[in-house]
Order: sequence, then structure tokens, then C-alpha cells
Amino acid sequence: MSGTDHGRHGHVVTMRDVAKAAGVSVATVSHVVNNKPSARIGDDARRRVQEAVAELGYRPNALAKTLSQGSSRFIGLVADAIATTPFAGQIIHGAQDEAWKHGYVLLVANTDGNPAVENDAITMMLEHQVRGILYSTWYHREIPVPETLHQTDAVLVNCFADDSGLPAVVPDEEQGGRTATDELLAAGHRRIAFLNTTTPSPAQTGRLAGYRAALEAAGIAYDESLVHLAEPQQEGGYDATAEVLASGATGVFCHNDRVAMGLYDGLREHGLRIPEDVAVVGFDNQDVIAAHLRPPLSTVALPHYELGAAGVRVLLGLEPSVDVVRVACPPVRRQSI
Amino acid sequence: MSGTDHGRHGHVVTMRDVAKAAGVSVATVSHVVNNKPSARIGDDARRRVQEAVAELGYRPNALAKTLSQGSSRFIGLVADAIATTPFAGQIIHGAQDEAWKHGYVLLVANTDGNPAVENDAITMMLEHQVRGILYSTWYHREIPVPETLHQTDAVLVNCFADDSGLPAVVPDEEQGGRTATDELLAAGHRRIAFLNTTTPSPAQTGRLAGYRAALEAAGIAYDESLVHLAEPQQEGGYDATAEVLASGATGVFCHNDRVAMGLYDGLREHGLRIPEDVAVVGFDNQDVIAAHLRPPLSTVALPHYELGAAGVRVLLGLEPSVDVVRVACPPVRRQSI
DNA sequence: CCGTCATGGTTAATCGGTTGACCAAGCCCA
DNA sequence: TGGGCTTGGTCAACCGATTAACCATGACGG
Repeated sequence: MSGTDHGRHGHVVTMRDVAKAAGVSVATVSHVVNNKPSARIGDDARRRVQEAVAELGYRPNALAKTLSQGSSRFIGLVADAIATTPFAGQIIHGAQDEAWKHGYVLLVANTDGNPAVENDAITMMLEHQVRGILYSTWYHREIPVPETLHQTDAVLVNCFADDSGLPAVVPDEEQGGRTATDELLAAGHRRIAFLNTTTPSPAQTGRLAGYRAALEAAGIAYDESLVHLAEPQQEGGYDATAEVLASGATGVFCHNDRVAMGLYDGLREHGLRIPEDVAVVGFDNQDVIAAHLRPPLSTVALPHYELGAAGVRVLLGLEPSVDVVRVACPPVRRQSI
Repeated sequence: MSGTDHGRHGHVVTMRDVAKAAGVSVATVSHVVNNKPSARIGDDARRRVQEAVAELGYRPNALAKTLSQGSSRFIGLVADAIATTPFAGQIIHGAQDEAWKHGYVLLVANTDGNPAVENDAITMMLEHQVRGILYSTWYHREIPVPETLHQTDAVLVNCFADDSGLPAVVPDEEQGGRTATDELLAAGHRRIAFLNTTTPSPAQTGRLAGYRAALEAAGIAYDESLVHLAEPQQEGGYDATAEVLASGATGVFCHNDRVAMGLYDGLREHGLRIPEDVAVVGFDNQDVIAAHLRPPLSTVALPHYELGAAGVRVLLGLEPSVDVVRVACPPVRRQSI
């Protein structure tokens, strides 16, 4: 006996080889390998098969299996920008973990938002008989659905398309906005500025709505002069500093962490301390930024991991199906409040 | 004629259906679909098949194809931390683009560095008959190679294992260190501090070697008092400020962008301007940080995208094969020098 | 007028498994 | 002693392709 020879060289071990080695038919091997309760296999034969499997280092061919049973174990994930931020990575991570949990494997494709590439990617996934496709974007927005996507089960992740008939899984921007505001409120702030983004988006309107809802719930009148618009980058936050200060706010809810980062710089130049003079809360929980600012930034997390995970649950029909699933954005408390 | 009925419902169109519709055998369909030059197909039959394909919305089953020709078009990518940083995303992106270019599809798995999960992931990939596996880590380091990995072709990406026999693709730390230092040198600095990391790693030794090499090439004696150790985070950079200043440096090469970010804060507290009083160069090119600091940070990029792409090239044997491929770290010029 | 050669396609085996239908042997009991 | 049931396993069709080998048919040359 030459011992177990796994290894990449020579003939790949198939079920036939195992059958021959164990002195049984391939059907029997199939039965014991898959532990089919329907089939009656004697202890002796079962043992011989198992030994042969171990001895030969047999590994089932998942593709052949898929072919014969008709159902595949692939889930496709097409993303518009895998590499731009850690966000897409988190979606992939969540989707992969959840898919794995249900015996599925993730096929990923990056499209850079190019519609042609997008269609190629989807086509390729269809050819690989995916169980369904997760179509994701790196920031929450409305999208035009690629034609091809309708040819299989699909779920939109971090994006949506009304009337497309496709279920969507998105972050709950309004609840997030409320949460951010509540954090400031809880610390005793009454004059809270909101540095919203200039770009129209679900985030823009949702977070504003949340901000207003939180104030209202706290019995504070909405004061238009407290909400300012800023480009959603560091520069925007920095540039808005004076304006924010002029409105007399003691706490600022920034549309995202990058804006908060800019505001930090601005505040510092004005000789103000965070959180003693002005409290700041961000949004997104972009780790590299938020956790490492001075002081570390309190913020609200965008639940990308959960978005990906929920996406596969919806795809597999494991989630009570509604048109759009909103995933909560939890607060992340650090030292800026 | 009911028109083209693509769509996810009803029977999936197979080659048999097309054959029947076109009045030919499946073999003929296969020949025209794959444009086999070896087979002689008449214009008429060819046309009928193409029409039937279009009419029925036929799509080849990639899995069946793989099974019959024995070669698969999958490449597996196992990563230890997809979501932690944008880095892993960039590796995935590069690998995916390159794989795609050669007709391959990427299968990804995240393992969180857990060896058990790692083995499961690799096993699953082997069962799916991957052409080979890319094993990647999110920061450059030496790793123990999982047993299972030897059962197929594998390439280590952003990590290495001497004597494992596996080819590795890693960033060229030394060249990167030289580049960073050269940037400062080119701006006229002669007293250049190096804020190295406290953690032993290829980055630690490689970048230091590069720093020394650059100085030597410029005819500047190596001065030990100019190299300081700092925790590789924002805090480390901040805490090292006084020490750096005390050594009289006019330019600082920081081990990474986060350290530079901390140094920025420290320098600012000392009332010093960047780059007028002190020039700073980072490493990693972590976009969210580097591009948005005030002033934007000049740095050296870690070529993650290229690492992933080179990984699949090596795997597919498209790259002149050497034990370890070192990918250059290019400078990214912004305003901190 | 027949043998030969293109031309155009078909047949059937194969890839690695799965699974419903079928069969042989042994046992039990009337 | 023979009919029926259980136990243990085999047979063979099938999943959706690919591909080597083979077979008509018609044209053409001698």
C-alpha cells in the first residue's frame, strides 16, 4: 500500500476508483459518501468505502454533483467598486459568511460601474448556474437595473430600484440620523447643528429626517439655521467650520466621518476642544478615520457586513420577504461627545 | 412564435432544445456555438442554429462544459481579512480583473485567519475544481502554509513561506523605503528621520534597508539617532513627535500613513507647519487618510491591486517564474513635502 | 460507370455523480 | 415448501455539455 497520496499530480481520484478499491458499485459509494438515509448500506460495505475514500484521498467533484442534481451552490455578487473603500469588502464578507453558512459559495465580480462589464459579469454568473445574484453598490443610492439581472433571482444590496420588482436591502438612514442626534441629545446638547451633504441621496434626506425626528421627540423646535450643507469630504467639513460656529451649536452631527475629520481640523484652528467646547458625531464608522482621530470619533455605523448577510438571506428566502429590508445603523461610542 | 422568452421561469433551455428547434443534432449545436473550426457546418444549418439560440435565449451551462472538458475556469482566492481594510479589496479587485482577462472567474473566501475555516475554504475550492488558489493576507508577512494548499497549484499573495515551494508575490519593501526617502532627499532634505514600526516584519526591515540605501546613495551618513520606533498607529506617531523634533530632522519618513497622521497632530500642537517646517512622507497610501489630511500626505503606495493581478499571472504561468515576485511601490506625491 | 474525395452532419462514448427501479439472498412463518 | 418481507446492494438512465469516429450524399475524374 503506497499510503495516502493526495497531491496534485497524477490521476484525480473519482468515485469509480473508490468503488473499485472498496469492491462495490459507484452507486454504493455515492450513498455512503452522502450518507443517504434512504439507502440501506451494510456496516461492512460502509466501512470499506470509508477506508477507500481515506486511502485514496477522494474528494467529490462539486461541479458534477451540481450538474446531476440540477441545483447549484453558487451565489453571485456583483459590486461596482470593490476596492474604493472597505465598505464593499464588508459587504462581501457578510455575504460570504452567510452564504457559507448555508452551503453556498460566493462568486464575485467587480464592474467599476461599467454597464458593459456588468452585463458580462451577470452573464458569466448565469452560465455558472448561480442560485441568484446580489447586486451591490458601495454607497446607498437608486440604480437602474441591468436587463440581464431579471433572468435570475436577484437582490439589491445597498441600493434600490423602485418598481423593479427586486427586493432591496439598505441601511436605515432615518434611524441612523435619529441615532446620531440622540447621542448628542443624551449628552445634554440642545443646540445641535447638522452638517448635511450637498449631494442628493437617500442618505441626505434620510439622515435629515432622522435628525428632525430626534429633535421633535426631544421637544426641540427645528431650527433651519442649524443645518448646513457641506461637500461630503474632509474639505467640506473644514470649510463649514465658521458657519457652524456662527450658528451657536454646541454639538454637531456630521453627514459622514470625513466631514467630521475636516471639522476637527477647523475646530482646532479656532482653538476649540472636542468634546469640551464642541461635541461631534460622525456617520459611516470608517475605521481608519473614526477610531484614530484625536479624540476618537463617536459615530454611527453603516452596517455593510449585515447588508451583505441579509442580502443572501433574502435571496435564499430565509427572511420574511418584504420589498425593502432596512438594516439598522448602530451607534459607535468613542470620545468626541 | 411566442417571442424570446428569457426569464427565470419554466424549463431552462439546453442544447437539446436548441437542436430540436433548429432541426439538427446537439453535436451540431455544440459545434456552431463554440465556433469549432474543425467541424464543417453548412451556412444554412449554422444560421438555423443561431436563430434558435437567439429565439430560445439559450445560454451554455459552464459547469457541464467544465465537466466534459476536464478543465475548470475557477480561481480561488482565500483572504484572511477581507473587510478590515481596503487592502484586501484591492487584492480581490486586481485578481478578479486579471482572472477575468483570461477567462477565469474568482471564487472568494474569507477566513478571519482561522485555520479551521481556512482548511474548509480550501477544501471547498478543491471540490469546485479550481485551477489554483491565491492565498492572501492583508499585511505582508511570513505565514505557515496550510497543509491542504499543497493539493493544488497555489500562489502566496502579500505573504510568503520560505521553503514551502510556493511562489510568492509581495511588495518590494526595500525599494519602497528607498522611494520614500528619495522623495524627501529630492526636496533638499538632509536630516531625515525615520519613524519605523515597533513590530518585526518584512516592512520593518525592508523599509529601513531602503532608507539606508537611499541615504548612502545620496552620500549621507547613516545616523542612528534619526531612526525612532513607534507603534504603527496614529497614537504612535503622535507620541513620537517630541523625539523626532529633538533629533533635529527637517523631513520625516513615517512607517505608514496612520503614523504620519499622528505626527501631523503632534507637529500641529508644536505649532509647526507641514511642509514648511517639517516635511512628512508616509507609506501605504491609505486613501481615506492620505488624500484627506491637511495638507494631503505624500506617501508611497502599497501595490495591492497589482499584487492580486500578478498573483493570477503567476498562477497561470504567464509570468517568468521566480520564487518570489517583488512588486514595486510607487510614490504618490501630494503636498506634505 | 464506378471509385474516390469533399462536404455536412450524426452517433455514441465520456466527464463525475445521483437516484429511482430492480434484483438476489436470507429469514420467518404458515 | 413456498410466498412474502427485509436487507443490502447493483443497474442504468440522466444531468448538459464535448468530441472522436463514422456515415450519407453528391460531384468529379478517369
